Amino acid sequence: MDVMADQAVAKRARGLDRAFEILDYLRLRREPANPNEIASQIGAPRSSVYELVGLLLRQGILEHVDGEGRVYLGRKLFFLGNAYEEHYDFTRECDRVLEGLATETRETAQFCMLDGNKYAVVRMREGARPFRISSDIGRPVPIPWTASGRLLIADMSDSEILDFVPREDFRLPDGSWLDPMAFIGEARAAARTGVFTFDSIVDSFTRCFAVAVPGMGRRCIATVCLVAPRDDGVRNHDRYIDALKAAAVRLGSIGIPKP
Amino acid sequence: MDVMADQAVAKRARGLDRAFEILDYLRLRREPANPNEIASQIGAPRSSVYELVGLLLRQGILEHVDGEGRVYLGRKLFFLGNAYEEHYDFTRECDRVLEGLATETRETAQFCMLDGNKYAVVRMREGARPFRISSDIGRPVPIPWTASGRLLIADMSDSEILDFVPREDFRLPDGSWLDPMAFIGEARAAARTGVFTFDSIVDSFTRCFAVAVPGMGRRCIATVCLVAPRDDGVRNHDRYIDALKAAAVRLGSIGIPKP
DNA sequence: TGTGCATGTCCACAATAACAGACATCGAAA
DNA sequence: TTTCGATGTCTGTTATTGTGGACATGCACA
Repeated sequence: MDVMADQAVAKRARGLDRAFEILDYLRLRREPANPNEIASQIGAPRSSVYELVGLLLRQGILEHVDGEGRVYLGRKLFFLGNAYEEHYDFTRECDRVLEGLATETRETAQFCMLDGNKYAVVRMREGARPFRISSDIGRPVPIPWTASGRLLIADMSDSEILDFVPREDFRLPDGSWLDPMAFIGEARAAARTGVFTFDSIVDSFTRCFAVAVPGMGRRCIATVCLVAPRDDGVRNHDRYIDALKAAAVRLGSIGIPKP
Repeated sequence: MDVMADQAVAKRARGLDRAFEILDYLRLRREPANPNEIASQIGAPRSSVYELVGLLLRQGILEHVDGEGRVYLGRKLFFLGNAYEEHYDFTRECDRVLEGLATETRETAQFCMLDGNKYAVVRMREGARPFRISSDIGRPVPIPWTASGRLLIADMSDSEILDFVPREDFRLPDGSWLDPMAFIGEARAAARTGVFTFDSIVDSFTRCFAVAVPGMGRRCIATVCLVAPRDDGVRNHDRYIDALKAAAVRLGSIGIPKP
């Protein structure tokens, strides 16, 4: 019985969801933390977090790392991830393809997919340069910030895209606002050719080349990308695109799980 | 109000525990399954499993794999496992060491640890033979069945060991019964030298060599092993042990997470 | 010595999640 | 055709659990 019925009434979170919030927090933090800190960072009740951390420790999903208190992702996650990797063993072929791309172009090659409603690098091979360019594996990045992002949402309708991509992800790292319809326009154009290239909007010195990897009856379930210094990128545009297209063909024929 | 108070009264399982039961079931099965089948195999109520599978799908922890119904481990597990691997990046050095062992001895080299109260191969490098010997990564095996098992429980007291190792794990694959005290005796002897060698009891043609990797103030947090055909094993015993000891020294100096 | 903050434990209670079981399909076998 | 099993959905009920908050430390600093 509440006067403000539509107000969010401090809903109780489900244990499972909280648990995976904890895991994701640790994953993104990439460093151990104690339950107290986890609770305050993810905005969850301390008592809940203490209980859940206890359960996850018992399961081997988390591990004590310190003398005391601090916990981090546990070995069982490693085993589970391993089983995933083995089942969809596209990773082997994928690494071979990236290896070929990286040696051929001397640029950093990446294999990217969606992770929920974000973009993430799944596999990477750094280029053969004195100063190498690289990204974190698995770190979620707003879709509109990336070249691949234009391709990965190719099969959605306009309204699906607008529902799928969080509103705030159209705010670019430099603070400027990317009009969602402009983004969709770029995505539509990219979908036609299966290629998208631009000067990266997450920094000021790289140029990104993304090519769609089709599969499972969809136009783009993943992308292969090159990340190059801008001048090299401009100079070698055609060569890079050709290399990526060949790589995408190779990757398109192996079994990649659908996003 | 129950007449039989000490009887297990069909306890309701916790969602989190059920969820990880599901994940482990899929991991060990190493193949997709539909919720119905999962429920019957792990002995859980169908309605619960359907709900949990739904939640895990939303989290990206499970993925639909089929046209319909069947699910398997999802990409998020891959990312989580990746973060674990990166944090404890002993895997890199570990692989190098195993590579060295495998080329030097031409036998299959393994890096093993405890997974809960079981033994599991964490990394492996197959030997350079026409017929290679290998194991599944991450598959839990009863501790008493393995050479490494003798070493991995080195720091426990007798009663801790008896509590830790499930009673039924002393039943060997050939049906014979390994006396727990005999096992402990072997373990104590092995702990003194840090070495254990025997003709494998899980098959009839291999000989196993295990050497303890100490760390974190404990005598054995992991093992390095060679799995060889019996005749080769006998012939090269000393050479293999020496190689393993050198490998263990290298591994002991890198940061390995405690079990 | 007192004050404040960070850490961890414990408890009681409402909210709700796990469960049993009914129901609805669908395809294959009889 | 009926029957059966396998699959998935939807309830209502009740045992459980997530939560707020009290309590207990211990440490740093004034």
